[in-house]
Amino acid sequence: MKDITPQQQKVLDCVQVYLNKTGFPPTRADICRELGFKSPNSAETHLRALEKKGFISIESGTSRGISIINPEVTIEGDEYPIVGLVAAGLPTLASENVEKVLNCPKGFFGSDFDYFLRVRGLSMKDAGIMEDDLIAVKKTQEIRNGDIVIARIEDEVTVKYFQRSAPNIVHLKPANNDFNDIEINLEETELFIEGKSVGLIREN
Amino acid sequence: MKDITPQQQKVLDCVQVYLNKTGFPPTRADICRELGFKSPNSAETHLRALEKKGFISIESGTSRGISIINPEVTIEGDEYPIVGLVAAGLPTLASENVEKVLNCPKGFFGSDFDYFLRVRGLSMKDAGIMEDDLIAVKKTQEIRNGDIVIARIEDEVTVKYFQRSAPNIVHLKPANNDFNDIEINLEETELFIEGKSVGLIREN
DNA sequence: CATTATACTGTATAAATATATAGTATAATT
DNA sequence: AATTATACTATATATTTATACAGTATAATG
Repeated sequence: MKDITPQQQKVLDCVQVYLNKTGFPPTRADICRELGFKSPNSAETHLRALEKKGFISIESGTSRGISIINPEVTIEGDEYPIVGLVAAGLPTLASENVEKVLNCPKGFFGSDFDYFLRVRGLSMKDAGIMEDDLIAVKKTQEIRNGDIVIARIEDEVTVKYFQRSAPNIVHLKPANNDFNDIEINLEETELFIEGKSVGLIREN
Repeated sequence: MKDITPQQQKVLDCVQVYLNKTGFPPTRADICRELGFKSPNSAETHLRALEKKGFISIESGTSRGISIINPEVTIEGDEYPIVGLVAAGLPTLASENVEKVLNCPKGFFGSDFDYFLRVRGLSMKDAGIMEDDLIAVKKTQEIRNGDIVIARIEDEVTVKYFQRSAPNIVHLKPANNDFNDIEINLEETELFIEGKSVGLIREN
């Protein structure tokens, strides 16, 4: 998948939002109205660029014939996607990463959550998180010391305990003596927090 | 919501299928093609009937402006009681032992189950079963070696790995080095197997 | 320095589409 | 017996819509 430009991202988001709002895709004119363009060709060229880059497909000669290739799975009611923990890159809700969806009542874990993450490895085994367990992930930046976070350090994604030791020192601690603490100096290394675990499911 | 006729159901299904397949709703002509109608007005009148009955909404003057109105998301789940693991006596479904009920879809753990058991103690911590976790218990006597069982030995109830070592010797093994194996000679000691764990839930 | 991608406005038009109108026919309801 | 809902065909048309063509401008790329 090639790089998307900021404007193209805006158009893609616009299509997604319009779809969520109305149930059908927008016309070129609709996109212009939403984004303030004055010529339908503005929407057209952006759509063609998005098509060329593989983000959408456009059915030729078909009104509103836009479909998003990897739509963000709209979390309607009780269906939650299960995504695999991929070695590099954040878990995304793009369909290629969605194993399946799990029907689960809202508020099952007390707080809301966004998706399930399938755990790889045993770095958190002393916290009772085993291989193949499903962690209920809430996308949030509100993290407290001791929370179990889904974090990306440069290109690696892990599940660990979060502990801020100093204003710009963060420790990511495994719950397994075979693994070492990760100390991160935020001035040197980029740390992105995807969210935190609010619950766990194990299917025997 | 008024009654839907078989033909209207067909049209409604057609819209849903078309949406799933293409990502956008069908035109009147598309519906005719799918269902074999020869006049666009056939689709039109069915759509208007569906709109009048509240199954869909139609945006006037808008191509493919059909959206299916989400009927109440029927919570397919069932209510399962959460029972506390009491020191003496089997967990019973008597109301005094039921902490609360949890709405959980049927077949959530692949197999059926009967109730949730709240875990006390850390005797199974190396199996990823922590204090306060909820074990989904299936009442059954069909136990295999390696299953996690809910067992009563005389008056004490525990959760342990099950292993039959000889025709009348059963070992109940904790998953924690701080605890010892329990060896039971079935000729001397009564062992009652309540059921086995088929899944686990942790509410953070 | 030419080329390509991005990012627009403005206009035009063939094709796609919703939708009205005119019928026919059957079954259910009042 | 009259009305209403269902279930269609057939034709027509105003409107919607995709999409091509003609420009302008800037930034990046080889």
